[in-house]
Amino acid sequence: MSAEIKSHLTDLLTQSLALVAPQTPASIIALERPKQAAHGDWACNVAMQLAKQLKKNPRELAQALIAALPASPWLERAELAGPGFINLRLNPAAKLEAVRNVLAAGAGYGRGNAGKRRPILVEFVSANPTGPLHLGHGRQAALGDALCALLEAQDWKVTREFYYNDAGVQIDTLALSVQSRAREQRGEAVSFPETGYQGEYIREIAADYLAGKGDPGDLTAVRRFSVAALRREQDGDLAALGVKFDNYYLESSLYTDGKVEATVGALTASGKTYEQDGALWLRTTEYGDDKDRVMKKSDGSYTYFVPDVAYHVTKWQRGFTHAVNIQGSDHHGTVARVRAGLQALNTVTAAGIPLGYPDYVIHKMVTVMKAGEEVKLSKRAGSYVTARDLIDEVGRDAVRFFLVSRKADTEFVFDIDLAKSQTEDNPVYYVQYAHARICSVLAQWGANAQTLGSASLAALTLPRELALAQRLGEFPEILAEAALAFAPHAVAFYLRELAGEFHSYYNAERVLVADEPLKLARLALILAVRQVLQNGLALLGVSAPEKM
RNA sequence: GUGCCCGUAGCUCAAUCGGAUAGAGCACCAGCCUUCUAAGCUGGGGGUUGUGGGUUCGAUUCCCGCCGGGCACGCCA
Repeated sequence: MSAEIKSHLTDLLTQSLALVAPQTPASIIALERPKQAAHGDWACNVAMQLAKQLKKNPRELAQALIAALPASPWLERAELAGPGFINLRLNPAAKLEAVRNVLAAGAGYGRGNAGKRRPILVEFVSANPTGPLHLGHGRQAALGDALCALLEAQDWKVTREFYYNDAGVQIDTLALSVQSRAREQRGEAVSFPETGYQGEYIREIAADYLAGKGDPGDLTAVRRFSVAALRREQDGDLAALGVKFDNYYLESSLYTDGKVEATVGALTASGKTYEQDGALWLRTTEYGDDKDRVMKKSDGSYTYFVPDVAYHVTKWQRGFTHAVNIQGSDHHGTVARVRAGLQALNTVTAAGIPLGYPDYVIHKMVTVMKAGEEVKLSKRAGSYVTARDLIDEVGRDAVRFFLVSRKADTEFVFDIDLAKSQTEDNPVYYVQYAHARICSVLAQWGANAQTLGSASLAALTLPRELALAQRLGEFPEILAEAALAFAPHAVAFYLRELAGEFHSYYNAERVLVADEPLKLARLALILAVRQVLQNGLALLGVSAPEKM
């Protein structure tokens, strides 16, 4: 495995360092993949790192380290370069190791064990049940689900959770909006609530309610019906995206279970609260927030902040010593508050919740462009691009791949016209096409692909073949780093590159050649490429079609 | 005004805990299908990484100032 080769090279350098500079800890040795092929397969900058403290010339130091390197079956040569880099070049056998490993591990290739079977809770989407999911939610769903898959591949025990805000004022607004539309449809003269939701879907819910012989005067019934309808709607949106949650946590349950009361009690006992203007405040500024927060309003009700803290306490109490929240940047203000609330609780409950708990992935908004103009995502105004609309237009694979292929903290411009009119230019097809091409070649060969696992790879000598093999070897590192950084976009970029190298190879060389050993070796290589494409696409929730 | 985030090719975006000559795609230009899928390939032009300093062998990356954009600054969620 590539990881084995990397640790092997590290080991060689460690031995060399022990001879050249015995006092130096080996932990300083770091290997990286150079951007340029001319700089070898791996590069080490240890000589430059040590030059100052050893008071030696970095190039001389590097030369000494190279001279002291033990012999190795994988290493072709080591050379001094630039200001003091040690560039390591692998022999073909070392590069082809990856192909063997991919075929041996199959769908499990790329997995790591950083999670060590520990539980982690990932909360995402958590949309209010007051409308269908829009593209911002779509981005969060694609991001969150891919992140969960990545964490699972690193051996974390992942729970996907959706926090359901079913207890707030927005639900009242929803009920009043639907009630008003229902009365309107009955021919009554009513004034629509000023802050009500304007969307067409409100009218539809009202019509459905009336069709079911519902009484517009019964606000409780209207509310129950509306929430249920929108929950079904959101479930449908998520299903269309292919995202499934393990658990829905209801905000209302925090009240009925007494957890909100308990949290307020504990926070009061912590001595971090005070009363002012008839309200109860928490000194969140003691924990890095920029102003203190009201917990209990002067009318006796709680602010949303309290159930939010209570909810996160349950995460910890449920055994999730690791938790990640995926949120839009419009809610980034809650980060300091929630963490502050948890830290204040620590002082009385001795729960020992760590300072940075929970982790956050903050993503920026999705700007939607249509006909060269920005479409505002406003529920109230009613102009509304839903996740479902987009899936219907460009397909689930494209939507998911596209939404996950950018860093979370960059703003996302989704041009609907571009996505509609130029679906062929979407990168997802490029990657899927590589997969389909490989399937086609294997089908024409016709024999059992299982046998390729033991094929000799010695015939693979072209630079393109070795580069492709080496690219396969990077996959486990890409996944490990992407999981660690909560950055699924790295997987999308990797797949784009792998597919690109495959397409070039496919165009330049023929796989089904007369030379039998060469044919089998090339088949083994492309079979391994197909496996990695499959594994990568699966992580992103994108299909790997056999035909296109 | 204060806090957080972002600023990289015409456009959309990358850049491995500070690494070597900052990379892809789209668009544009010129080529490649009697041969395994042309949703593909090959080649080309495109940059003072917003800006000014600092840190050091070395900065897109770290620190400070400024400019521009987004978001948040409720006893709303």
